[in-house]
Amino acid sequence: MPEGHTVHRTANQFNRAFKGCRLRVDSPQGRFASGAAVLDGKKFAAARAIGKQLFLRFEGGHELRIHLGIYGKWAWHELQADAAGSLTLPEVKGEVRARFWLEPGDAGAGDTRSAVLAELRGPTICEVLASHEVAVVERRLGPDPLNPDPSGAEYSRFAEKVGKSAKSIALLLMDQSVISGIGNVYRAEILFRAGINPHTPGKALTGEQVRELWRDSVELLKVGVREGVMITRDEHLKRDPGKAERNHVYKREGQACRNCGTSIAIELLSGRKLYWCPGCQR
DNA sequence: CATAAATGGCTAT
DNA sequence: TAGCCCTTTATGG
Repeated sequence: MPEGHTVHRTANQFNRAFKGCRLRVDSPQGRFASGAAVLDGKKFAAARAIGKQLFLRFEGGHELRIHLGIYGKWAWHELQADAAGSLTLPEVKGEVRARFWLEPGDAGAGDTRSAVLAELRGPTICEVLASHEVAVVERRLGPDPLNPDPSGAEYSRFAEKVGKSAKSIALLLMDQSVISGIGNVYRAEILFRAGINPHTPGKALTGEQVRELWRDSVELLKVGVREGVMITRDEHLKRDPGKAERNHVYKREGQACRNCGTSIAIELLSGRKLYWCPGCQR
């Protein structure tokens, strides 16, 4: 489920499975055939995530940019080599835009990493860029709470943009140039946890509130990376309680708030569903 | 079966 | 603000 935590998990998986190896790349669906031809057989240098975007760097300055959009998904398969050392790839099911895997032996002698294949379906973006093109994309992305921020500079960038804006904080949290990696679920849940009315203009928030929104984004996204699902209730942060119990307000419209009993509200904001509790978020 | 909805984001009006 | 793209999954008849 693609908010920022998913993409960071994928970056970690790519680094664990493939970093420094010569990758095989193809496009069963055909829609990434030209990109696959460029990357196939090249050495994979490293993966990194910025918000919802994944960047896979290859030798020769090629960088693959992937954005899952709403529907995009990764699937990972274990691969078995036969006695002769050759691989049988799994049968392609559905629309597979791209696949990535290692040839046996390419991970290097003594390497114990299991052979895996990564399958990509339904991304909004899957394109090979040169590094100057990557820089253009990077420039318009806001700070990502999951990336290290030892100096606090990333937080300051966030606070400054929010503090100057007359737009509602609900819109600002979904704006990837303000903060990278928050989507519709985390937006609703983070605002609930902070007890902030989603319609409050950014500039009307106190410094304390802005700091809390950032701090909580860092905390919740980290839980998401660790658990692989978006859990936002304190009593369940350590273990996934199952879909129906994960969140405070997301997809709970008309139900009683777990905290105050008020009926959870839903409204359309810029074409996306906004969930919140009018009792707790005043 | 068919249809709607989904954790996004771009572009045109 | 509306339309469009991408694909799978859940729901309803």
